Amino acid sequence: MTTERTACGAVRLGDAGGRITVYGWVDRRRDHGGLTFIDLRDRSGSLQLVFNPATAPEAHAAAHQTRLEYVLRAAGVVRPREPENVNPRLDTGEVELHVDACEVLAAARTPPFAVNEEGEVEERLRLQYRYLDLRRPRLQRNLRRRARFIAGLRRAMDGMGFVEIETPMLIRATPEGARDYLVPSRISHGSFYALPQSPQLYKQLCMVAGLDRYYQIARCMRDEDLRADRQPEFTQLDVEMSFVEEEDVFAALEQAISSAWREAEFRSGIVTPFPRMTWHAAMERYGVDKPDTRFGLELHDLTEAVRGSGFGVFAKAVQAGGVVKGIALPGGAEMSRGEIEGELTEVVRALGAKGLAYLWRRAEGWQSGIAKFFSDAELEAIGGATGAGVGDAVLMVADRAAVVAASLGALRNHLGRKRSLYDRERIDMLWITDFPMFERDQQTGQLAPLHHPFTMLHADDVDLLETDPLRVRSRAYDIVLNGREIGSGSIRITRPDVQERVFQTLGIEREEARRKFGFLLEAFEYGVPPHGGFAAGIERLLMEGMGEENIREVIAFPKNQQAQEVMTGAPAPVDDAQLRELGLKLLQPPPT
RNA sequence: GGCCCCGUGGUGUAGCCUGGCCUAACACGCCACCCUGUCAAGGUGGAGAUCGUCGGUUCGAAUCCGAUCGGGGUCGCCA
Repeated sequence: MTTERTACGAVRLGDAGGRITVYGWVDRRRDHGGLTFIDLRDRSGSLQLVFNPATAPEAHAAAHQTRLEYVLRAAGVVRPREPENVNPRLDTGEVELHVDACEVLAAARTPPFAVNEEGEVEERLRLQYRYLDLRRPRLQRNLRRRARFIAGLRRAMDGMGFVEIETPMLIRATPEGARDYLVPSRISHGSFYALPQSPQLYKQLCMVAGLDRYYQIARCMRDEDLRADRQPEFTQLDVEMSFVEEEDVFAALEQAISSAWREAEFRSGIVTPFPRMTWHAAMERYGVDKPDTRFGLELHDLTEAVRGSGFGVFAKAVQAGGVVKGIALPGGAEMSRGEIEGELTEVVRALGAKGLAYLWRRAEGWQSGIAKFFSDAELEAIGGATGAGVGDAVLMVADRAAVVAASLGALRNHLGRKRSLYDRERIDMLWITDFPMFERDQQTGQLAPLHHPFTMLHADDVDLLETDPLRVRSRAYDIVLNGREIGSGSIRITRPDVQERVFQTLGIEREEARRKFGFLLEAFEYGVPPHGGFAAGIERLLMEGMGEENIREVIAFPKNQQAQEVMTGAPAPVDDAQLRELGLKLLQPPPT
């Protein structure tokens, strides 16, 4: 039966006179009592069907019974439309199908929201009836482009000689990193598998195995709270390469992403190579390690300019070893006091700043409640450092360096978005390099790896390991796209002595390291090639490529903010019998 | 766990700040009838919401207050 099927959206003037059969859903219906029109929709588009009671009474009667979203089979002859009836907005607008045989293959209840329109619908409803939401044009388009993008990635990786390898989904729990999703073992009661947060260890073992160039379109699971760009399960382009340095990894990723980007016909062009920026420069200039470089509004250091100022808040912060930074907001002199002290101050407070200081630079001079605390020379220095001109405002935060960076960085992003300071179509990819190897954990005060403990150190910094570990730079790198972290990678440690010293710096005992990562360390004793790699979050690339602001728009069956899949109702309680078989007992009965 | 926003027929919104004219409005959808060139078809008529839930204030609550539930965003978290 389907051998004679013609795609609705593919019918053209050249098909006129021919007899075809189409299958699809009723997208719209225009019933004139006599003559009836149905726009029939399938994956390829839609086609106008004409039902004439005079020439095909049976088909017309069937059409009269149909409602939106009914599934039909319709056969008839393609006719050109009269010139005055051509619909230029439709790909198939020059033709129509005069139906003489029509069969209703499935009736449909009135859908809970309009399938044939793009309008906003409450998120919960969309997820509950995801199969209907997926029928709508936006997600149809997004999922097809997702498939093309991933196909493009595979084509590119294959073309560069990478081997696609599937790594296990049931793996050993890893002590560090994100919270694991656990799977109880039926055969070994009391033991658990974890679902992979990433195939990290396996891909490094693939390098030991001599596979040389590994990649995978890898599913990853992390049991952490959700965000607009974060789902508990997501997909990565996971890559690992032997005998390489940073530039080799960069080139491979640039090639894969840019060619897939073109194949999927994502917005704007991507320029390769992607620009590079050190972590230090990103923090200094933008306050964040994932700068949105589509607009200026950079942070400027004012610590020296205000060191001796009469403004107590600044002076005290500097005395305590803190810093003062500011951004010049073009046109900011027009902003009201309420706007700055309300909305903008909220933004910096949320990131830990105690307040937001500001100065308007107007034709009459520097103004605001705090202007009187600064000398003319100091005001001049502030203007010089920030580049603020007449009509601008300078927005400043004084605090510990980390708080200043985070709060002004957030303020910068807020202003960029709110005041539309950038071209929405623009695509800014960049590499962030030279990350610090370690950071101080805020809660425990312990040193922790910023990337992971197998990240190679910068050769120049090895000797700082024991003396000043926080200054040690690693050979880790990120890709940032329009202010969003797309993925990260590193050149790995393959020398046992260096790995040993990193573990020691982290306070991981030899015995503990053996227990946690023994298989990897042992593998490295059998001839490990120097290697490095990368993992790129595919959904985040898709979001930017399609101009979507939420990750759910590029995933077929996403979860809500409570990590529930509301259509099927996962997660859900299980039978006692199922628990018993796994050797499990709940501390509390599940809520009913 | 903290903070912010949202919740009104099937869908999307208005009304809420400033309580009473709300017997809750509009568009789409739905149902019936009319209609042979529409394509967001048109016309006529109709059904459908006690305003998320509970409690309070008040003569009177969609509207004010409190609690709670649900959804979204965000900070923490995400090696």
